[in-house]
Amino acid sequence: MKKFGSLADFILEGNKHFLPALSIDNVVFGFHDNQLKVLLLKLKTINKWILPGGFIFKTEEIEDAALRILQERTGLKEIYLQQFHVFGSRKRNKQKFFKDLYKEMGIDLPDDSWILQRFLTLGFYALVEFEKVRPLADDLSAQISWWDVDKLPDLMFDHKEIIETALKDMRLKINHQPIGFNLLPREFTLKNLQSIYETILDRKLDRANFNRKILSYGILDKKEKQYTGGAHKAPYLYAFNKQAYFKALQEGLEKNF
Amino acid sequence: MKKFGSLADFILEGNKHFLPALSIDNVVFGFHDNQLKVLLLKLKTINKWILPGGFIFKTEEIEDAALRILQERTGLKEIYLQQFHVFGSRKRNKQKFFKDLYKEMGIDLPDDSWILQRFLTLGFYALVEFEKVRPLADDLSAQISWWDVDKLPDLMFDHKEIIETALKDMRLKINHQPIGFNLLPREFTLKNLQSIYETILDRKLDRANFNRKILSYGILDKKEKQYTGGAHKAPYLYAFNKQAYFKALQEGLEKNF
DNA sequence: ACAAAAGTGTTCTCGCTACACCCATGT
DNA sequence: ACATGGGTGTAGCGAGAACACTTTTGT
Repeated sequence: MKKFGSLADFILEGNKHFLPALSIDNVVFGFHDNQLKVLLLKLKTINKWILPGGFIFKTEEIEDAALRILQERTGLKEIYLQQFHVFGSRKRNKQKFFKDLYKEMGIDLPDDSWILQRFLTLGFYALVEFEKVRPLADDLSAQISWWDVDKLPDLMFDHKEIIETALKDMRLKINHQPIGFNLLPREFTLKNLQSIYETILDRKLDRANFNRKILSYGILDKKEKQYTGGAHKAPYLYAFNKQAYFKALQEGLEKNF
Repeated sequence: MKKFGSLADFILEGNKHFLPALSIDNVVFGFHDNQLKVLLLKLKTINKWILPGGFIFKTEEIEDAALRILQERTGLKEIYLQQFHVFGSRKRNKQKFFKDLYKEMGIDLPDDSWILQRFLTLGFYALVEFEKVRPLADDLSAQISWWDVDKLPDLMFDHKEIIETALKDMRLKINHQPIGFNLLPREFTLKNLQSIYETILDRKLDRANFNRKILSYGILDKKEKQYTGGAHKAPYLYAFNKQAYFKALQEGLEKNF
């Protein structure tokens, strides 16, 4: 929110620059220690966590807004993004929350503030390379960190539902999206990739069958270099063959997991 | 938009009652003559067609808004609805269009009218039983009618893209949604059902294999009664077995077309 | 030597495909 | 009778599941 010099400015002037009644919430997925993780912010005043979110400038494309917000929290420029759902229950009442929140920060919100009206939020999810992310908290947050998707902390509003819906959506599109490609570093083991699929699909896969199937797509290049540091036999490293991968995705990776 | 006595009222007062900058557009799918159809409105003043759409009351759930709009155009109360995408390009500029449109109807829109600002639109699609629909045009439209999805007329704004995106989304979810159930009358032939799948998937299916597979789900009851009027051999009629169908859907109709 | 994880092989089953054949009915 | 479309049978293939066996490496 570069346009605003201070938080107070943002509160007073925001309605002039943003689309009204609309926010964006990003579910940022990363992958580390063979675990799928989500990036969350901890509020300064309340012991709850929220998704990195923000608003859309009146002159801005909505995807660009989501990217801008993500860039501010992760430092990344190129991010794979996917719009997946609009959350709009009028029960997601943030009024009291925002009044208290800003009060504690020394700002007295007028009752007719644009920020107190009913908001719909557009849910996006992003797939990012864990190691490249430089998490940075925002003005309202004391902390930003990664959480295992299956061990989430206490979340504000409907943000837990948003994460779960994002996961469901990914499950549906797993054979049509470059999921591993965006979550993994350039070189990785088949075990890494298998863990991602297992998390998203929420079931165990047979190692032998997984390897055969994923290799049969012809989208991975085997590197002779080997990963060291593992306690036992060193696995081969693989890298996505970009060309073959995107070609295959267009046709849909028809075989299903 | 019952709350408004006249179109002028709606223009002047709408911003007090509706969520700002947001509209809803519905892609209503029906099935007739073994063809998938979409319900479209023809504008009074321009020779183009649009999707039935509307706005969301500030106190209304967004799904309820979509249902209300649909009810007004189709007369149906129970409708299967699915939110599928938000369309928000700032290029979808309706300013000139609306000014001209309302001018021709004798209303002079002020430049700062709420209806001239940038709108995002929430795309929903609905699956309805063709025969039960009683299409009813709205104040801005001269005509409402069904169009084959593969022979669409000239559409306003990005409405063609919206329809195509809806179809793609249905294709993705075809094995997880009660598609046939909502589009077909209580009793129908396997050929009818096959036509729906062929349209959505955009490819021909083998009759024998389709029949076997769809029957293997155990979600159809065979009726001994037979359809007459066909030129040749009379096919059996089938009906969905509600219980079995919804149970199977929850588990995902795992086998894929 | 042993444990643990990686890599590979094998067998069985089941579903999909393609196509063939028979059945029913209106002209 | 024949054309047309509906219903059903079948052979072959390929993919997936389950599980066994071998290989590598650190302790």
